[in-house]
Amino acid sequence: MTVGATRPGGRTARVRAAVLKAAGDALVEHGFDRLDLADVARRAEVGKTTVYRRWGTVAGLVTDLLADMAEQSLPRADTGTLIGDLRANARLVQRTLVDSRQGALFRAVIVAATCDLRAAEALHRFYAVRIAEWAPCVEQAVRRGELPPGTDAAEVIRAVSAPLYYRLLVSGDPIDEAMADRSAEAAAAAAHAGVFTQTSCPD
Amino acid sequence: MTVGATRPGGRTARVRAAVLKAAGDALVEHGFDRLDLADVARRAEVGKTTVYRRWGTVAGLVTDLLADMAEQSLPRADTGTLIGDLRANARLVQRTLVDSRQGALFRAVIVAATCDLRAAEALHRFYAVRIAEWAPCVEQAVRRGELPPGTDAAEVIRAVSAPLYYRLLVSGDPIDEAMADRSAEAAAAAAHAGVFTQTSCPD
DNA sequence: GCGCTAACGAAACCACAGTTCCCTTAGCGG
DNA sequence: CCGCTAAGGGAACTGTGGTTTCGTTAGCGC
Repeated sequence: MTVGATRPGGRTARVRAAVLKAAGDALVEHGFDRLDLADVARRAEVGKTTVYRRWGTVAGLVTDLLADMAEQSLPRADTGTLIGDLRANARLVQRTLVDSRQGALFRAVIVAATCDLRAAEALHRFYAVRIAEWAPCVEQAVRRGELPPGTDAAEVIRAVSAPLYYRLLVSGDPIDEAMADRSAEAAAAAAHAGVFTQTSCPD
Repeated sequence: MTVGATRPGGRTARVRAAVLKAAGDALVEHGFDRLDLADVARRAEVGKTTVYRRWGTVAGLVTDLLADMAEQSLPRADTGTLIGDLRANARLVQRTLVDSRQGALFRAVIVAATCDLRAAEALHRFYAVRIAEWAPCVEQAVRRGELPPGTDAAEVIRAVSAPLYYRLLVSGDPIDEAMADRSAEAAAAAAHAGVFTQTSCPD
Protein backbone atom coordinates (compact mmCIF):
# COMPACT_ATOMS: atom_id res chain seq x y z
CA MET A 1 0.00 0.00 0.00
CA THR A 2 2.75 2.38 0.98
CA VAL A 3 4.12 4.27 -2.00
CA GLY A 4 7.86 4.11 -2.77
CA ALA A 5 8.81 0.81 -1.18
CA THR A 6 12.21 0.57 -2.84
CA ARG A 7 15.08 2.56 -1.37
CA PRO A 8 13.27 3.20 1.88
CA GLY A 9 16.24 4.82 3.56
CA GLY A 10 17.14 8.37 2.75
CA ARG A 11 15.56 10.68 0.26
CA THR A 12 12.52 8.64 -0.74
CA ALA A 13 11.35 8.34 2.85
CA ARG A 14 12.18 11.99 3.56
CA VAL A 15 10.13 13.12 0.58
CA ARG A 16 7.21 10.95 1.59
CA ALA A 17 7.25 12.28 5.13
CA ALA A 18 7.46 15.90 3.94
CA VAL A 19 4.67 15.44 1.42
CA LEU A 20 2.32 13.67 3.86
CA LYS A 21 2.96 16.39 6.44
CA ALA A 22 2.27 19.08 3.85
CA ALA A 23 -0.81 17.23 2.62
CA GLY A 24 -2.15 17.13 6.16
CA ASP A 25 -1.54 20.85 6.62
CA ALA A 26 -3.19 21.72 3.31
CA LEU A 27 -6.10 19.43 4.06
CA VAL A 28 -6.70 21.07 7.42
CA GLU A 29 -6.56 24.53 5.82
CA HIS A 30 -8.58 24.03 2.64
CA GLY A 31 -10.39 20.70 2.94
CA PHE A 32 -10.41 17.76 0.58
CA ASP A 33 -12.09 19.40 -2.40
CA ARG A 34 -9.73 22.35 -2.63
CA LEU A 35 -6.58 20.34 -2.24
CA ASP A 36 -4.07 21.24 -4.97
CA LEU A 37 -1.17 18.84 -5.43
CA ALA A 38 1.05 21.66 -6.71
CA ASP A 39 0.35 23.50 -3.45
CA VAL A 40 1.27 20.41 -1.46
CA ALA A 41 4.51 20.13 -3.43
CA ARG A 42 5.34 23.76 -2.71
CA ARG A 43 4.72 23.32 1.03
CA ALA A 44 6.81 20.15 1.10
CA GLU A 45 9.56 21.91 -0.88
CA VAL A 46 9.41 19.17 -3.43
CA GLY A 47 8.90 19.20 -7.20
CA LYS A 48 5.25 18.95 -8.16
CA THR A 49 6.24 16.33 -10.73
CA THR A 50 7.25 14.10 -7.85
CA VAL A 51 3.92 14.40 -6.15
CA TYR A 52 2.00 13.66 -9.34
CA ARG A 53 4.28 10.74 -10.18
CA ARG A 54 4.15 9.05 -6.79
CA TRP A 55 0.56 9.71 -5.76
CA GLY A 56 -1.19 10.76 -8.94
CA THR A 57 -4.43 12.11 -7.51
CA VAL A 58 -5.73 13.83 -4.42
CA ALA A 59 -7.54 10.64 -3.44
CA GLY A 60 -4.34 8.63 -3.83
CA LEU A 61 -2.43 11.01 -1.61
CA VAL A 62 -5.13 10.97 1.05
CA THR A 63 -5.17 7.16 0.90
CA ASP A 64 -1.46 7.09 1.65
CA LEU A 65 -2.00 9.61 4.42
CA LEU A 66 -4.55 7.25 5.92
CA ALA A 67 -2.06 4.37 5.73
CA ASP A 68 0.34 6.59 7.62
CA MET A 69 -2.30 7.44 10.23
CA ALA A 70 -3.08 3.73 10.62
CA GLU A 71 0.47 3.08 11.80
CA GLN A 72 0.12 5.34 14.82
CA SER A 73 -2.44 3.44 16.85
CA LEU A 74 -3.30 4.31 20.42
CA PRO A 75 -3.61 1.31 22.74
CA ARG A 76 -7.03 0.42 24.05
CA ALA A 77 -7.99 0.90 27.66
CA ASP A 78 -8.52 -1.83 30.23
CA THR A 79 -10.33 -0.33 33.20
CA GLY A 80 -11.82 -3.58 34.49
CA THR A 81 -15.43 -2.75 33.65
CA LEU A 82 -17.27 -2.63 30.36
CA ILE A 83 -18.63 0.85 30.88
CA GLY A 84 -15.21 2.11 31.87
CA ASP A 85 -13.62 0.73 28.73
CA LEU A 86 -16.40 1.94 26.45
CA ARG A 87 -16.28 5.38 28.00
CA ALA A 88 -12.52 5.50 27.44
CA ASN A 89 -13.08 4.56 23.80
CA ALA A 90 -15.84 7.11 23.34
CA ARG A 91 -13.74 9.87 24.88
CA LEU A 92 -10.78 8.96 22.71
CA VAL A 93 -12.90 9.19 19.58
CA GLN A 94 -14.52 12.38 20.85
CA ARG A 95 -11.18 14.07 21.46
CA THR A 96 -9.93 12.97 18.07
CA LEU A 97 -12.93 14.27 16.15
CA VAL A 98 -13.06 17.56 18.07
CA ASP A 99 -9.34 18.24 17.62
CA SER A 100 -9.13 20.74 14.79
CA ARG A 101 -6.32 19.00 12.94
CA GLN A 102 -7.34 15.39 13.47
CA GLY A 103 -11.01 16.13 12.95
CA ALA A 104 -10.33 17.79 9.62
CA LEU A 105 -8.10 14.91 8.62
CA PHE A 106 -10.75 12.33 9.41
CA ARG A 107 -13.38 14.30 7.55
CA ALA A 108 -11.04 14.44 4.59
CA VAL A 109 -10.32 10.74 4.44
CA ILE A 110 -14.00 9.94 4.83
CA VAL A 111 -14.82 12.27 1.96
CA ALA A 112 -12.02 10.73 -0.10
CA ALA A 113 -13.56 7.33 0.53
CA THR A 114 -16.84 8.45 -1.04
CA CYS A 115 -14.98 9.52 -4.19
CA ASP A 116 -12.37 6.83 -4.67
CA LEU A 117 -12.62 3.06 -4.40
CA ARG A 118 -9.06 2.52 -3.12
CA ALA A 119 -9.52 5.19 -0.49
CA ALA A 120 -12.78 3.51 0.55
CA GLU A 121 -11.05 0.15 0.92
CA ALA A 122 -8.26 1.71 2.96
CA LEU A 123 -10.77 3.47 5.20
CA HIS A 124 -12.80 0.34 5.80
CA ARG A 125 -9.66 -1.63 6.62
CA PHE A 126 -8.61 1.16 8.96
CA TYR A 127 -11.84 0.98 10.93
CA ALA A 128 -11.96 -2.81 10.84
CA VAL A 129 -8.56 -2.79 12.56
CA ARG A 130 -9.58 -0.13 15.08
CA ILE A 131 -12.77 -2.03 15.94
CA ALA A 132 -10.90 -5.32 16.26
CA GLU A 133 -8.45 -3.60 18.62
CA TRP A 134 -11.23 -2.60 21.00
CA ALA A 135 -13.41 -5.70 20.67
CA PRO A 136 -11.54 -7.54 23.47
CA CYS A 137 -13.09 -5.13 25.98
CA VAL A 138 -16.47 -6.55 25.14
CA GLU A 139 -15.23 -10.13 25.03
CA GLN A 140 -13.76 -9.71 28.50
CA ALA A 141 -17.07 -8.32 29.72
CA VAL A 142 -18.83 -11.39 28.36
CA ARG A 143 -16.30 -13.65 30.14
CA ARG A 144 -16.82 -11.69 33.37
CA GLY A 145 -20.55 -12.30 33.03
CA GLU A 146 -21.33 -8.60 32.51
CA LEU A 147 -22.87 -9.26 29.11
CA PRO A 148 -24.88 -12.15 27.66
CA PRO A 149 -22.85 -14.79 25.79
CA GLY A 150 -22.92 -14.48 22.02
CA THR A 151 -22.68 -10.68 22.17
CA ASP A 152 -21.22 -9.33 18.91
CA ALA A 153 -18.21 -7.41 20.22
CA ALA A 154 -17.56 -5.44 17.03
CA GLU A 155 -21.17 -4.31 16.95
CA VAL A 156 -20.90 -2.89 20.46
CA ILE A 157 -17.73 -0.95 19.58
CA ARG A 158 -19.35 0.41 16.43
CA ALA A 159 -22.37 1.47 18.50
CA VAL A 160 -20.08 3.58 20.69
CA SER A 161 -18.53 5.53 17.80
CA ALA A 162 -21.56 5.81 15.55
CA PRO A 163 -23.31 8.73 17.31
CA LEU A 164 -20.06 10.71 17.34
CA TYR A 165 -19.47 10.32 13.62
CA TYR A 166 -23.17 10.95 12.96
CA ARG A 167 -22.83 14.34 14.60
CA LEU A 168 -19.55 15.11 12.90
CA LEU A 169 -20.79 14.36 9.40
CA VAL A 170 -24.55 14.49 9.36
CA SER A 171 -26.42 16.42 12.03
CA GLY A 172 -23.71 18.89 13.02
CA ASP A 173 -24.73 18.78 16.68
CA PRO A 174 -21.95 19.44 19.20
CA ILE A 175 -19.65 16.58 20.23
CA ASP A 176 -18.70 17.08 23.87
CA GLU A 177 -17.49 14.75 26.55
CA ALA A 178 -20.93 14.32 28.11
CA MET A 179 -22.17 13.27 24.69
CA ALA A 180 -19.36 10.72 24.41
CA ASP A 181 -20.23 9.29 27.82
CA ARG A 182 -23.87 8.99 26.86
CA SER A 183 -22.84 7.20 23.71
CA ALA A 184 -20.83 4.67 25.71
CA GLU A 185 -23.66 4.22 28.20
CA ALA A 186 -26.19 3.71 25.42
CA ALA A 187 -24.04 1.01 23.81
CA ALA A 188 -23.54 -0.69 27.18
CA ALA A 189 -27.27 -0.56 27.97
CA ALA A 190 -28.16 -2.05 24.58
CA ALA A 191 -25.53 -4.75 24.98
CA HIS A 192 -26.86 -5.59 28.45
CA ALA A 193 -30.34 -5.90 27.02
CA GLY A 194 -29.02 -8.48 24.57
CA VAL A 195 -29.61 -6.41 21.45
CA PHE A 196 -26.18 -7.30 20.06
CA THR A 197 -26.35 -11.06 20.61
CA GLN A 198 -25.82 -12.84 17.32
CA THR A 199 -27.72 -16.08 18.14
CA SER A 200 -31.11 -14.49 18.98
CA CYS A 201 -30.74 -14.66 22.77
CA PRO A 202 -33.56 -12.78 24.57
CA ASP A 203 -32.88 -11.05 27.91
CA MET B 1 -32.90 29.62 0.19
CA THR B 2 -34.47 28.48 -3.07
CA VAL B 3 -32.76 30.03 -6.05
CA GLY B 4 -34.78 32.12 -8.53
CA ALA B 5 -37.62 33.27 -6.33
CA THR B 6 -38.90 35.91 -8.76
CA ARG B 7 -41.06 34.79 -11.65
CA PRO B 8 -41.75 31.43 -10.10
CA GLY B 9 -44.25 30.36 -12.73
CA GLY B 10 -43.06 29.23 -16.13
CA ARG B 11 -39.55 29.03 -17.46
CA THR B 12 -37.59 29.77 -14.29
CA ALA B 13 -39.28 26.95 -12.42
CA ARG B 14 -38.98 24.61 -15.40
CA VAL B 15 -35.27 25.30 -15.69
CA ARG B 16 -34.77 24.74 -11.99
CA ALA B 17 -36.60 21.44 -12.08
CA ALA B 18 -34.68 20.25 -15.14
CA VAL B 19 -31.33 21.28 -13.67
CA LEU B 20 -31.99 19.68 -10.29
CA LYS B 21 -33.09 16.48 -11.99
CA ALA B 22 -29.99 16.50 -14.17
CA ALA B 23 -27.79 17.29 -11.18
CA GLY B 24 -29.23 14.31 -9.33
CA ASP B 25 -28.58 12.04 -12.31
CA ALA B 26 -25.02 13.27 -12.74
CA LEU B 27 -24.38 12.99 -9.01
CA VAL B 28 -25.56 9.38 -8.96
CA GLU B 29 -23.36 8.57 -11.96
CA HIS B 30 -20.12 10.38 -11.12
CA GLY B 31 -20.34 11.42 -7.46
CA PHE B 32 -19.85 14.85 -5.94
CA ASP B 33 -16.21 15.40 -6.80
CA ARG B 34 -16.55 14.70 -10.51
CA LEU B 35 -19.64 16.79 -10.98
CA ASP B 36 -19.23 19.17 -13.92
CA LEU B 37 -21.75 21.99 -14.14
CA ALA B 38 -21.37 22.11 -17.92
CA ASP B 39 -22.36 18.43 -18.01
CA VAL B 40 -25.39 19.16 -15.84
CA ALA B 41 -26.38 21.96 -18.22
CA ARG B 42 -26.10 19.63 -21.20
CA ARG B 43 -28.27 16.98 -19.52
CA ALA B 44 -30.86 19.57 -18.54
CA GLU B 45 -30.77 21.01 -22.09
CA VAL B 46 -30.00 24.39 -20.64
CA GLY B 47 -27.20 26.87 -21.29
CA LYS B 48 -24.23 26.33 -19.01
CA THR B 49 -24.16 30.09 -18.40
CA THR B 50 -27.54 29.71 -16.69
CA VAL B 51 -26.30 27.02 -14.34
CA TYR B 52 -23.21 29.02 -13.40
CA ARG B 53 -25.22 32.20 -12.93
CA ARG B 54 -27.98 30.72 -10.77
CA TRP B 55 -26.00 28.21 -8.73
CA GLY B 56 -22.39 29.22 -9.17
CA THR B 57 -20.66 26.19 -7.72
CA VAL B 58 -21.18 22.47 -7.35
CA ALA B 59 -21.78 22.96 -3.64
CA GLY B 60 -24.38 25.64 -4.34
CA LEU B 61 -26.24 23.36 -6.71
CA VAL B 62 -26.18 20.47 -4.25
CA THR B 63 -27.44 22.81 -1.53
CA ASP B 64 -30.44 23.71 -3.67
CA LEU B 65 -30.96 20.04 -4.43
CA LEU B 66 -31.09 19.38 -0.71
CA ALA B 67 -33.67 22.16 -0.27
CA ASP B 68 -35.70 20.39 -2.94
CA MET B 69 -35.32 17.03 -1.18
CA ALA B 70 -36.39 18.63 2.09
CA GLU B 71 -39.77 19.51 0.59
CA GLN B 72 -40.68 15.89 -0.05
CA SER B 73 -40.97 14.57 3.49
CA LEU B 74 -42.41 11.17 4.32
CA PRO B 75 -44.81 11.15 7.29
CA ARG B 76 -43.67 9.47 10.46
CA ALA B 77 -45.19 6.21 11.66
CA ASP B 78 -47.52 5.79 14.64
CA THR B 79 -47.65 2.13 15.50
CA GLY B 80 -48.68 2.57 19.12
CA THR B 81 -45.41 1.34 20.64
CA LEU B 82 -42.01 2.95 20.88
CA ILE B 83 -40.14 0.02 19.41
CA GLY B 84 -42.62 -0.18 16.52
CA ASP B 85 -42.15 3.50 15.70
CA LEU B 86 -38.37 3.39 16.02
CA ARG B 87 -38.19 0.28 13.86
CA ALA B 88 -40.30 2.01 11.22
CA ASN B 89 -37.92 4.96 11.31
CA ALA B 90 -34.84 2.77 11.13
CA ARG B 91 -36.22 0.81 8.19
CA LEU B 92 -37.15 4.00 6.37
CA VAL B 93 -33.62 5.33 6.75
CA GLN B 94 -32.15 1.94 5.83
CA ARG B 95 -34.20 1.74 2.62
CA THR B 96 -33.24 5.28 1.72
CA LEU B 97 -29.51 4.79 2.23
CA VAL B 98 -29.45 1.43 0.45
CA ASP B 99 -31.39 2.73 -2.57
CA SER B 100 -28.78 3.37 -5.23
CA ARG B 101 -30.11 6.76 -6.27
CA GLN B 102 -31.12 8.11 -2.87
CA GLY B 103 -28.04 6.68 -1.19
CA ALA B 104 -25.74 8.37 -3.68
CA LEU B 105 -27.65 11.62 -3.28
CA PHE B 106 -27.33 11.58 0.47
CA ARG B 107 -23.64 10.77 0.28
CA ALA B 108 -23.24 13.69 -2.11
CA VAL B 109 -25.00 16.24 0.08
CA ILE B 110 -23.08 15.08 3.13
CA VAL B 111 -19.82 15.46 1.23
CA ALA B 112 -20.92 18.88 0.01
CA ALA B 113 -21.55 19.86 3.63
CA THR B 114 -17.94 19.11 4.52
CA CYS B 115 -16.75 21.44 1.73
CA ASP B 116 -19.16 24.33 1.88
CA LEU B 117 -20.54 26.26 4.83
CA ARG B 118 -23.93 26.98 3.27
CA ALA B 119 -24.36 23.35 2.31
CA ALA B 120 -23.49 22.37 5.88
CA GLU B 121 -26.11 24.74 7.29
CA ALA B 122 -28.72 23.40 4.90
CA LEU B 123 -27.85 19.82 5.81
CA HIS B 124 -28.04 20.48 9.55
CA ARG B 125 -31.38 22.21 9.14
CA PHE B 126 -32.59 19.29 7.05
CA TYR B 127 -31.77 16.78 9.77
CA ALA B 128 -33.01 19.03 12.55
CA VAL B 129 -36.41 19.05 10.80
CA ARG B 130 -36.38 15.30 10.20
CA ILE B 131 -35.48 14.62 13.83
CA ALA B 132 -38.14 17.03 15.07
CA GLU B 133 -40.67 15.22 12.89
CA TRP B 134 -39.99 11.89 14.55
CA ALA B 135 -39.45 13.14 18.10
CA PRO B 136 -43.19 12.92 18.95
CA CYS B 137 -42.90 9.10 18.87
CA VAL B 138 -40.61 9.31 21.85
CA GLU B 139 -42.69 11.95 23.60
CA GLN B 140 -45.76 9.76 23.25
CA ALA B 141 -43.83 6.84 24.71
CA VAL B 142 -42.90 8.98 27.70
CA ARG B 143 -46.55 9.95 28.14
CA ARG B 144 -47.58 6.29 27.89
CA GLY B 145 -45.09 5.53 30.65
CA GLU B 146 -42.88 3.42 28.38
CA LEU B 147 -39.89 5.69 28.98
CA PRO B 148 -38.66 7.71 31.96
CA PRO B 149 -39.79 11.35 32.07
CA GLY B 150 -37.19 13.84 30.88
CA THR B 151 -36.05 11.60 28.05
CA ASP B 152 -34.43 13.66 25.28
CA ALA B 153 -36.58 12.70 22.31
CA ALA B 154 -34.23 14.07 19.65
CA GLU B 155 -31.35 12.13 21.14
CA VAL B 156 -33.27 8.87 20.84
CA ILE B 157 -34.11 9.52 17.19
CA ARG B 158 -30.50 10.40 16.44
CA ALA B 159 -29.41 7.17 18.14
CA VAL B 160 -31.58 5.19 15.72
CA SER B 161 -30.03 6.69 12.57
CA ALA B 162 -26.46 7.03 13.73
CA PRO B 163 -25.33 3.41 13.22
CA LEU B 164 -26.80 3.39 9.71
CA TYR B 165 -24.93 6.53 8.64
CA TYR B 166 -21.81 5.28 10.39
CA ARG B 167 -21.84 2.21 8.16
CA LEU B 168 -22.66 4.22 5.05
CA LEU B 169 -19.85 6.71 5.49
CA VAL B 170 -17.26 5.26 7.81
CA SER B 171 -17.01 1.52 8.31
CA GLY B 172 -18.55 0.34 5.04
CA ASP B 173 -20.29 -2.58 6.73
CA PRO B 174 -23.54 -3.77 5.12
CA ILE B 175 -26.79 -1.99 5.98
CA ASP B 176 -29.58 -4.52 5.94
CA GLU B 177 -33.00 -4.64 7.53
CA ALA B 178 -31.85 -6.79 10.45
CA MET B 179 -29.20 -4.17 11.14
CA ALA B 180 -31.85 -1.42 11.08
CA ASP B 181 -33.99 -3.37 13.54
CA ARG B 182 -31.04 -3.84 15.87
CA SER B 183 -30.35 -0.14 15.70
CA ALA B 184 -33.93 0.66 16.71
CA GLU B 185 -33.80 -1.91 19.52
CA ALA B 186 -30.51 -0.54 20.81
CA ALA B 187 -31.90 3.00 20.94
CA ALA B 188 -35.03 1.77 22.72
CA ALA B 189 -32.99 -0.23 25.24
CA ALA B 190 -30.75 2.74 26.00
CA ALA B 191 -33.78 5.02 26.35
CA HIS B 192 -35.44 2.55 28.73
CA ALA B 193 -32.29 2.46 30.82
CA GLY B 194 -32.54 6.24 31.18
CA VAL B 195 -29.38 7.04 29.25
CA PHE B 196 -31.11 9.82 27.32
CA THR B 197 -32.73 11.59 30.26
CA GLN B 198 -31.64 15.22 30.35
CA THR B 199 -32.13 15.90 34.08
CA SER B 200 -29.72 13.24 35.40
CA CYS B 201 -32.40 10.68 36.26
CA PRO B 202 -30.88 7.33 37.30
CA ASP B 203 -32.72 4.08 36.53
C1' DG C 1 -51.97 42.14 -27.31
C1' DC C 2 -47.77 45.07 -26.36
C1' DG C 3 -43.72 46.52 -24.25
C1' DC C 4 -40.50 46.12 -20.32
C1' DT C 5 -37.16 43.57 -18.07
C1' DA C 6 -35.63 39.37 -15.76
C1' DA C 7 -33.77 35.40 -17.16
C1' DC C 8 -31.70 32.41 -20.80
C1' DG C 9 -28.05 30.99 -24.10
C1' DA C 10 -24.07 30.72 -27.76
C1' DA C 11 -19.47 31.54 -28.26
C1' DA C 12 -15.17 33.47 -27.34
C1' DC C 13 -12.10 33.74 -23.66
C1' DC C 14 -9.03 32.68 -19.56
C1' DA C 15 -6.58 30.39 -15.82
C1' DC C 16 -4.68 26.81 -13.82
C1' DA C 17 -4.63 21.78 -12.50
C1' DG C 18 -2.43 18.07 -14.40
C1' DT C 19 1.01 16.10 -17.98
C1' DT C 20 5.22 15.59 -20.58
C1' DC C 21 10.10 16.08 -21.56
C1' DC C 22 14.42 15.73 -20.40
C1' DC C 23 18.07 16.69 -17.39
C1' DT C 24 20.02 16.27 -12.41
C1' DT C 25 20.72 14.24 -7.95
C1' DA C 26 21.65 10.87 -4.60
C1' DG C 27 21.45 6.33 -2.68
C1' DC C 28 23.25 1.55 -2.78
C1' DG C 29 26.31 -2.23 -4.45
C1' DG C 30 30.63 -3.64 -5.59
C1' DC D 1 35.32 5.53 -3.75
C1' DC D 2 33.08 4.98 -8.20
C1' DG D 3 29.52 3.97 -11.38
C1' DC D 4 24.71 2.53 -12.19
C1' DT D 5 20.03 3.53 -11.80
C1' DA D 6 15.91 4.83 -9.20
C1' DA D 7 14.01 8.83 -7.86
C1' DG D 8 13.61 13.97 -8.00
C1' DG D 9 13.03 18.53 -10.29
C1' DG D 10 12.51 22.66 -13.60
C1' DA D 11 9.98 24.38 -17.26
C1' DA D 12 7.17 24.29 -21.15
C1' DC D 13 2.76 22.52 -22.65
C1' DT D 14 -2.25 21.27 -22.87
C1' DG D 15 -7.20 20.44 -21.89
C1' DT D 16 -10.94 21.60 -19.51
C1' DG D 17 -13.68 23.75 -15.85
C1' DG D 18 -15.21 28.11 -15.15
C1' DT D 19 -16.03 33.31 -16.71
C1' DT D 20 -17.31 37.24 -19.56
C1' DT D 21 -19.76 39.40 -23.28
C1' DC D 22 -23.48 40.53 -25.56
C1' DG D 23 -27.48 39.38 -28.12
C1' DT D 24 -32.23 36.67 -27.56
C1' DT D 25 -36.41 34.97 -25.38
C1' DA D 26 -40.35 34.76 -22.58
C1' DG D 27 -43.10 35.84 -18.58
C1' DC D 28 -45.78 39.41 -16.29
C1' DG D 29 -48.31 43.97 -15.87
C1' DC D 30 -51.03 47.13 -18.07
